[in-house]
Amino acid sequence: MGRGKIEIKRIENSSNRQVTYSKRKNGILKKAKEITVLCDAQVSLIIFAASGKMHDYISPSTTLIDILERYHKTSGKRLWDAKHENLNGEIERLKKENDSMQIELRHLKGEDINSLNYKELMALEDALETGLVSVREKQKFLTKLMDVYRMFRRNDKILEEENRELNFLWQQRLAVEGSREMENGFDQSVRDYNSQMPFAFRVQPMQPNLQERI
Amino acid sequence: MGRGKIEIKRIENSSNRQVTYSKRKNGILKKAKEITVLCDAQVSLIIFAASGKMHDYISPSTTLIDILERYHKTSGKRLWDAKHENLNGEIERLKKENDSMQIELRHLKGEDINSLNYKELMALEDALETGLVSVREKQKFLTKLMDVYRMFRRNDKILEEENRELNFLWQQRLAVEGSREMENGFDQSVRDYNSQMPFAFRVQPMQPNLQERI
DNA sequence: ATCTATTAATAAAT
DNA sequence: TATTTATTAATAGAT
Repeated sequence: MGRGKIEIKRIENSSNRQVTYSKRKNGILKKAKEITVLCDAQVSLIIFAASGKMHDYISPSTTLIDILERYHKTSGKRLWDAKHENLNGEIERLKKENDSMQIELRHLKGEDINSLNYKELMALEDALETGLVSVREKQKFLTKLMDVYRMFRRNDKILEEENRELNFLWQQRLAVEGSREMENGFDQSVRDYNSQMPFAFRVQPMQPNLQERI
Repeated sequence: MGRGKIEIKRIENSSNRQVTYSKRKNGILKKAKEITVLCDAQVSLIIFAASGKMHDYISPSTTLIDILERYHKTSGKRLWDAKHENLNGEIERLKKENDSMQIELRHLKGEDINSLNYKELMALEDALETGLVSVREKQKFLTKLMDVYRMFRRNDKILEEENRELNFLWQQRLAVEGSREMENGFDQSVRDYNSQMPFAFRVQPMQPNLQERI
């Protein structure tokens, strides 16, 4: 139907192909609408051009979802159920994993152990003992760490006290020398002394935030 | 296109409608195939007749699922996503639950406890101790139960031994009496004796499968 | 189903 | 891309 007959095979000329696509796309959409109206049919038509452009027609008396559900029922073909089943499978797997962990946790907490036999109880005891040993070792380590921390703190306090005393003595000496030299007009030397005063008399804790990290 | 022009509106004559459906259905399927081949298009066409009969065409280079996915991406329309999202949410929830249980389990087994602070370690220790107490109590109970079981078994053996001896004595007595009465033709009374022989001389363990249940 | 007169679709040209 | 037009394809109604 056209100026010449054409074979039904891929149109090699790209622009011809595109033109034909456009015309036939309109034609098939029109046909879909017509059969819907004329014959009470329900049609779902989705067309993708090679370019990726999409066109679709769904009979107005229905929805695509409805058609797909009927398609699924009628044909028995899977469709998105495959995905669903995958997800459902994943859920089942996770639930099982959850359940067994739940049980294991309860057992480790000493709950629901009536169903266990003697051998299982022994294994459970072993596991608990192992855990307890680890935990207590860690606690010992932390206790030591805190001892070290306290030691540093104690040392800091002693140093600070010394610092205060040294500062006091220093200031005293400055005051004495200052009043003596003021009389001789040597106030410049006082400022020199001040700038030479040991800067490190104040001591900082070595690790200021150690407590928080324990 | 036909012997006369027709209006595009529902064909009232049922059999005409059905004939037209059949012809146009073939027509549109043919068009779908043609545009697929001629223009490299991908088509999904699903038609339901008013009768419920279904016909479909999916371009062979693709699948309906694929087309629906592209449809979803392109149009942004929902389709089955609501269901999907629910399932995905469920999966996320379960995974989180799994992860936290996994961590708790590892902690109870004394693994990965470096990240715990002192307070958490103390709580963990408490939990482990509680579990251990429960398990050991249960073990004590089972040990007692097994003692009781062994006691019964021992008792059974003694009773069986006695039983054997009594049987032996009984048989001896029967043999003696039998040979005496046989002379008097009283063999009938021997059978009477036999049928009166205490049936319960054999002792069954009270709970035959006790061991398996421990 | 098949036939066929007629309309509809569309290929190629513009 | 849209319109025109010659030609083929689809199909309505008949058989």
